[in-house]
Amino acid sequence: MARNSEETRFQQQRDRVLKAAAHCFNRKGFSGTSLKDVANMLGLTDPALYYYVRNKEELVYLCYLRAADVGREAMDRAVAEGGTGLQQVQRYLRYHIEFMVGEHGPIAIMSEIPSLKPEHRDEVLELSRQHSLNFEKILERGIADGSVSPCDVRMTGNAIMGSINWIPKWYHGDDAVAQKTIAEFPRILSRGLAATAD
Amino acid sequence: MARNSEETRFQQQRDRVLKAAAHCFNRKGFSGTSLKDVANMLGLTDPALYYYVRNKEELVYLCYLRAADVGREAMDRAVAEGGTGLQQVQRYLRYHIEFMVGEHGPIAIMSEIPSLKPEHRDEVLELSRQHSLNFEKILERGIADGSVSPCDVRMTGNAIMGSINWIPKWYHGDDAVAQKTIAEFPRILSRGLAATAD
DNA sequence: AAAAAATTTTAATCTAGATTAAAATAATGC
DNA sequence: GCATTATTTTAATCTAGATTAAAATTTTTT
Repeated sequence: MARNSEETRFQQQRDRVLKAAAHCFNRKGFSGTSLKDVANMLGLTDPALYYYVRNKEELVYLCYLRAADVGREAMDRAVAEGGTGLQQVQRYLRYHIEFMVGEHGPIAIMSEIPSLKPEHRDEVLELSRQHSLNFEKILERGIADGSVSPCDVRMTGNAIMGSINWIPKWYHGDDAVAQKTIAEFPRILSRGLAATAD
Repeated sequence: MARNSEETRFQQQRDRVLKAAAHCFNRKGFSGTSLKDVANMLGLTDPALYYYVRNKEELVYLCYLRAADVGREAMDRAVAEGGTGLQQVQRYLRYHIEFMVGEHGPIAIMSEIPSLKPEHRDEVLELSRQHSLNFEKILERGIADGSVSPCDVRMTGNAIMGSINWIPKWYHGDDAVAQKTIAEFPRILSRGLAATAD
């Protein structure tokens, strides 16, 4: 078999596993979802999952890496497109939300970081911290270029990130809600930031 | 023994148990905290907890009831004080946040509602739903009285509640952070709502 | 200070659910 | 169609942590 396509197939399957896991964790809670639940969702039996992940801890870890990736990708794209700080914030919000409720499937809410094993936990925490810092930098640029009204960027970041991170708690795959979320959320979250009325 | 003071003592102890549990859940994650962790935090041994709660499920349930209570109390108080819709929103935010980071000790983030037993789960979900609806009502009154700029109240509620609910994820008892949160958060979250610049 | 009630402990269980082992099936390359 | 590799299954384990039982201690009452 061609090594490449083989690796790809494996990774595709693994990705389906991660999405199924994220879906279960968000819906049934972490302690409420067993590996059996995740496996059954894919028409598999639990031990099959061990072909894709070393254990449950790694499954969670990979879910969280995926979540971090999605956030980073949204932010990178928004920043790459330039514009004022405020515009970058607005685009980041739109992209991140579009990813969460769309193609990139369910994103696991990061409730169980502390029970990851130390190396994984530290890595995820660091990614999360970096993401926040990068967001604060956008805000600072916005303040500098006059598009964002001066504010405490740390707390503002906490507020906005909280809103986003909480989305998986109430969004459960309803397309109509997805559309409304994409339409409304970025505006709601950025409206308070603008230096001038919008 | 006087029945009253006796009951009170028991309830006080139970309350300490609930706070200790909330603290552990928030810090170590739900799956990362055992009853032993909670008990040890109070200088007790795990089976002692069973004198106060029937089992771990009930412990979680009671933590969530407490969290719901605190939110409701903040909102009731804010509404009772009258004023414009916007003022009510601002006061609710201030009270709720003051409670969370202050006296009412750590509030458990509601991550595991789905794994409560059906009756408990439904009750907590209903309280949570009511709280959101009540918040939306305040927004509607604000829109009606002209203090709040027209918006999708459902999504606006989702956004603001998300921010609040996420607080326990990053707030861990640092007094300086508590003061800053109380000072900044209500302003940040309500700034985008005002019909006129503030 | 004895009796009763309240609180906590030590010492066993008990169990769901994660994990492992070995075998079976399916897919792929030649 | 045979050999090899990939994927999944069935059938056992294994274990942390929840739960229970019974006894010990502490507190309260009278």
